[in-house]
Amino acid sequence: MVTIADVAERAGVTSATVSNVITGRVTVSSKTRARVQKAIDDLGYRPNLVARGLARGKTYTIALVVPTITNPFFSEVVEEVERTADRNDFQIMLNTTHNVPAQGKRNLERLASRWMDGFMVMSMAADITDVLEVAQLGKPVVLCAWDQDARSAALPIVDIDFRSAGELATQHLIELGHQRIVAILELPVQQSRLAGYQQALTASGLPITPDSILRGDSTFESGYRAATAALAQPQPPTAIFAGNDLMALGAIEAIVSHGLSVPGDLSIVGVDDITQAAYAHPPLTTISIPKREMARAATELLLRLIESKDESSRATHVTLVRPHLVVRASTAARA
Amino acid sequence: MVTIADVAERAGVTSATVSNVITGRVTVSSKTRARVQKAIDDLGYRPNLVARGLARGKTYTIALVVPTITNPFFSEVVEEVERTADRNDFQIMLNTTHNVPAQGKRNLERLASRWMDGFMVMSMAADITDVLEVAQLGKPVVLCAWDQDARSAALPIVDIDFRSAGELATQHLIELGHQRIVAILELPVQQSRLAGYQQALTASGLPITPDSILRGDSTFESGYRAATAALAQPQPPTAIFAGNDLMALGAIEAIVSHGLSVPGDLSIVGVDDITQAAYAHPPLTTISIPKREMARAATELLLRLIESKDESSRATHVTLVRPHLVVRASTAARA
DNA sequence: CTGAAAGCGCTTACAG
DNA sequence: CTGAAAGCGCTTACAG
Repeated sequence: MVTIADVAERAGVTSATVSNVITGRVTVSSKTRARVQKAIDDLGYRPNLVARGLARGKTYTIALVVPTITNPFFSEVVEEVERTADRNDFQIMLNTTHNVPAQGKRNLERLASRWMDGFMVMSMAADITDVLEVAQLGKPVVLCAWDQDARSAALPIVDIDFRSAGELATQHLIELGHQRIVAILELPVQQSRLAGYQQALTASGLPITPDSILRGDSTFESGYRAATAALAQPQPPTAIFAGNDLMALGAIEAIVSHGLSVPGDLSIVGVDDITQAAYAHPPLTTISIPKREMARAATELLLRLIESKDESSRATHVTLVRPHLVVRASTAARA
Repeated sequence: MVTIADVAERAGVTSATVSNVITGRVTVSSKTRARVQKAIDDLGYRPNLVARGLARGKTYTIALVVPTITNPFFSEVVEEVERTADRNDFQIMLNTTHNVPAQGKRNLERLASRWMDGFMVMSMAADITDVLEVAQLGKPVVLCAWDQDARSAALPIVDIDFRSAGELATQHLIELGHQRIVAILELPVQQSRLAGYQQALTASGLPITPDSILRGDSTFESGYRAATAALAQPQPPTAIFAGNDLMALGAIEAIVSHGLSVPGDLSIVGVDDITQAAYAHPPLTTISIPKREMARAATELLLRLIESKDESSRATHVTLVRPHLVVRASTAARA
């Protein structure tokens, strides 16, 4: 490992000067700059970012905490965060919590002692209490795709108007003539979607029965199970609103394997518009979320907060991304 | 930020002693140990891992370089690597290269100057030349899910017998009576699969025509395009072997949207056995790869290499994971 | 068992 | 414009 001292020696200068030519923070005479540069090239010197991190108190890495990356929604988002960070010469420390609070707390704590420059935590992947504790460190923290109703904290946030997502989906179903509409949701993560769903029903004078809300955990399998349960209800639904596409896809699978058809017997709407939604059988009607834009916005906000020394500018930023309805073939007028 | 010096002062000892109680490397009298521990608790001290990293020359983080995480195969693998690392108190620095060599080189270089404790690069996500350059640093590097034929280097590797995957898939098709079998592959990444495919054909005395090998890039879309091209051939195939499930799924989609049926008109086999394979329409026959086992084995190997100071034990390890055929409904006897 | 000291590889005022 | 020096927060022989 060649160090800055080696370069300095070879160039006949002191390490401070080498540092200056590398960072460009202080002007160095073009003559010595050339000499130093040559020494760097000859030796193949690469600054040690760990040492720099210690000296500057900055590591050029951001912590990314997500529930999982096996959900395509998150894998796309993570990829976009990484890309944006990369463009700014930042690295990503990835952590998945699978929505288990203890894991979230553990991850955040370990990340904290690594001097991350900033934290981005998505979709309630960790307990807000633990997130706030990390925020105490003084490092910027941004929330992303975080359910508004659980926002409880004055943290910067970039997210989606999930309430409106729930409303749009439900309204669409109502307009098609459905009256018995069941929701499959992961709670509390998808609380706002629930609120939007309820709002739409209420606005149309439709009743909200206790058995119209089924729980899932955002996986395909849980959508399958919940839909199966819905079909077994005394008064089965004619439409299902699923909190995300994976559960919607699982619901379709359950319905089809029960010998029923989508949208012939039941209509299904999801949320996210993951790639597979368009290729499903039938292609899934869903609420599209501009994932990549959201990811980019959140990352850029975090990077900006990291740059700005000014603590006051870290006040609450709320960027709301509007979702929209994409009608495909999984929904139809009630028979 | 409370430092080790703060703790030392409060406990009335020197920072060396605090360090000793934390690391437990040197025995400390139980009396002072208790005093130090109390000071740690009172102050809520957390060791700064950046500083420790500099002092010890170890960062407890491993670099993970993958082509993409939007392919479910890799998202599962990445998740398992992270989980295994986490269990050993290691963090993951995630990098995606999208198979663009320049990006791979760039990522590896940046990772190198961060003093990663080890590198894991998957599925030819970076150029082997660049990988070898990183290996020069003396840090352990393990290859994973790397195509054997491109293994050119004496690096430790945990991967799949992809040649046998290609062979199993093709044999299955041949046994069903298919004679015109086209392969959709990403090259050179899936070279071994190609070799297995050719081997099976040759063993059965079937000809290998130049137009029987179509290129893809492992995405759904590329599978769709390649299958569309295959259908337009003068002598269209009755079966398709796709290098991975995503391309196989894309191929099915293309065939169905051309008014043909799977497996009625064409049989399709993929490789990977991603979750969606089982839920596809029709459920996809594929070559199952024990992804998570592979990921765990690779991570544990890397961790072991990091632990072992002994350079000699870093000789080539090759762990081959055997794939197996999973017959579902996308393949049938030739009409 | 504990302390004094040097070192990890950089950066950053501060002199000159 | 360049150098000498201290510092970032730990760890690690080495004395005592």
